[in-house]
Amino acid sequence: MQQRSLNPPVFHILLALADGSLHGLGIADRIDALTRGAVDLGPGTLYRSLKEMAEMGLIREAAPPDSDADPRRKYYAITAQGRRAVAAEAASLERLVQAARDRKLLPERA
Amino acid sequence: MQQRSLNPPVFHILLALADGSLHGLGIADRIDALTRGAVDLGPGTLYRSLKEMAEMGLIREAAPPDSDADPRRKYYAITAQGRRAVAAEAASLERLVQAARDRKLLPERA
DNA sequence: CGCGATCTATCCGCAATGGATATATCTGGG
DNA sequence: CCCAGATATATCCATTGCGGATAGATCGCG
Repeated sequence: MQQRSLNPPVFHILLALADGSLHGLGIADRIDALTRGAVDLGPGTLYRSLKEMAEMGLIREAAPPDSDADPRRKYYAITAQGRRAVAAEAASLERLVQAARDRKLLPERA
Repeated sequence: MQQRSLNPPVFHILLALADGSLHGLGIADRIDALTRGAVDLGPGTLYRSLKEMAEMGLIREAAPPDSDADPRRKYYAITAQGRRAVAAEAASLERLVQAARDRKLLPERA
């Protein structure tokens, strides 16, 4: 259906990287924390997504935050394009939420 | 990843039915209109989803709105359970939107 | 120095999506 | 009145996407 231009894993990864650069498993942990365990990214989806997202220009490899960081870790940063993509996706989700609210499916905003 | 308990097609169908009963293709048209063409439900997903949703109790078959309606059409109505499910899903999406807003990816609410 | 933990990466199986197709029925034009 | 195209439901199949299993390398700690 490709109802959203961004696949769910890609969206969550971009959201996790919006706070700052992270390495692969750090991203997975951040997503787990942000969603309180509701979203659990397996390693297959994680690394495949990172690779594709880098090729698409949504993220780029970044320098480690500390000079003495674990050299196995590969850090990624969100790009301007990635930021635009996740913003557009969030706006699209917001329209859905608004549609639900219009139909009395959610409490009114405070 | 099943980060959402409701599959995207199911969510959109429930949202479309929140306004009132519709038949299969009417649902597809309503979704197309609500999302401005961004979501295009193919017949495969549409009728399979309707069948499964009826079995799950999210929707039920309903009487046609007019007595002289096209007898080929099968109308569906959302159930109380379906209403709860779509509401929970919308609330989950809203948390994602809020996370994006917290990260300055969306304009502040008015 | 060895052993479990961490980290990246790839492969494989399964589920989900949606287009193609089939069948039946309605509607409008000649 | 009949035919053609549109509408509607339904199923089948190919493709895609996701996530677990597994592999291989390196780290940190006892």
